[in-house]
Amino acid sequence: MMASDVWKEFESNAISHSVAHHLIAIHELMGDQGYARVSDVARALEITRGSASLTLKALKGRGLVVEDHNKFLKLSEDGRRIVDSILAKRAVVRKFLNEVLKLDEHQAEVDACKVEHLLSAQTGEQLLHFVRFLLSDDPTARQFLSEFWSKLDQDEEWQWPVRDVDQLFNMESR
Amino acid sequence: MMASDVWKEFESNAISHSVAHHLIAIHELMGDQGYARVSDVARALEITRGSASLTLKALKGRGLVVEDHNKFLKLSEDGRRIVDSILAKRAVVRKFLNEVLKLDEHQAEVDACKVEHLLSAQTGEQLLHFVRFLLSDDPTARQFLSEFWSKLDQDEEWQWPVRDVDQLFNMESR
DNA sequence: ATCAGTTGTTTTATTAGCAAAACATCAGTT
DNA sequence: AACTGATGTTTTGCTAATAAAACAACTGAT
Repeated sequence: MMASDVWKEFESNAISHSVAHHLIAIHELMGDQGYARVSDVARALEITRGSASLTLKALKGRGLVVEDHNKFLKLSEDGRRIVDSILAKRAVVRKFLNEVLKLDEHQAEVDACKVEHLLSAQTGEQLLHFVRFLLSDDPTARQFLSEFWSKLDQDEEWQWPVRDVDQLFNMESR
Repeated sequence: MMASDVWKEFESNAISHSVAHHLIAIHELMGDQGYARVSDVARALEITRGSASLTLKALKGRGLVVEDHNKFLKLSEDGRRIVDSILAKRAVVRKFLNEVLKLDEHQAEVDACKVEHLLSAQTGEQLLHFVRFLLSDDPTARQFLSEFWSKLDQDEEWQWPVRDVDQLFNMESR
């Protein structure tokens, strides 16, 4: 019934929210200004230099961040791969929430940010396939979307949160 | 560009992963055996009674859990509302991942569990509208899904993670 | 050269969430 | 009555992630 071991996989996640954003900050700083120091990361994340220093020291220890001869930070290959996978998920989720579900950009940004580092690679991949087809020129996809959006304006019987979601699907959930 | 205040909304979340599952455990225990004590919650979550005791004390303080004259726990109205909203999001996300994106049930369960308490109410609501239409009898929806699923078997050019996701959409992201 | 500002580190403290262990309470044997 | 087991709490300690403050080192201007 309730897999009691499932929920604990949350903390077993190798990449915490904080770590994800430290890595992303380095990536974006490299793109924006060509380099990234501890202070730059701290400023970007709006935390103290001391906090950033400690977290980044741990990330150097894990081999995700490497340090220049002059304290300049860089992502390792592993670090880069992690950032790529997280940013890819963020982009897909944001696009889906904003351009398909029609949530405003800020909400899409916030929710994507909360979720990006938690989704599995498979989920990210499948979601990309899905959104890619959904937003393509394919006439079936276009028709489906326009029908969905027009239905959105109607359809206001039930109110959120819903007690039994499966009841709202006309199929038996099984 | 990067809203530097967005990422901090993660921890500002009123309902942590741990709290969410303590509340859900009480809800499910009430349904399964009619009552929920500290020990039952601890057993369900596979943590020690001491840990559960402390967390549940905090939840009583926050008015989400109320205690019987004999140490029996119950969700308050607020607690019940929170559990409803979380379980509704979990159900929708799980259904989407499993029945639309065709991820295996375990992966769908795990990802839904990680994400359920983080999504905004609006996102949950819109996602429910979307999945409801997508899995309905509507011929457009059915055709769209079957086309998507048949495309899934082809389409294996690029490999995950993707550097520039927007490039994979034939529209300029804008 | 000195003084101010920036940078990086370390130390101390806090919070959330856990474990482990000690403790008290209560119920049911025997 | 005493022993056993289940229950609930408290205390102590741990880790991750933060702040705050002290400190050292370097940079640049005057």
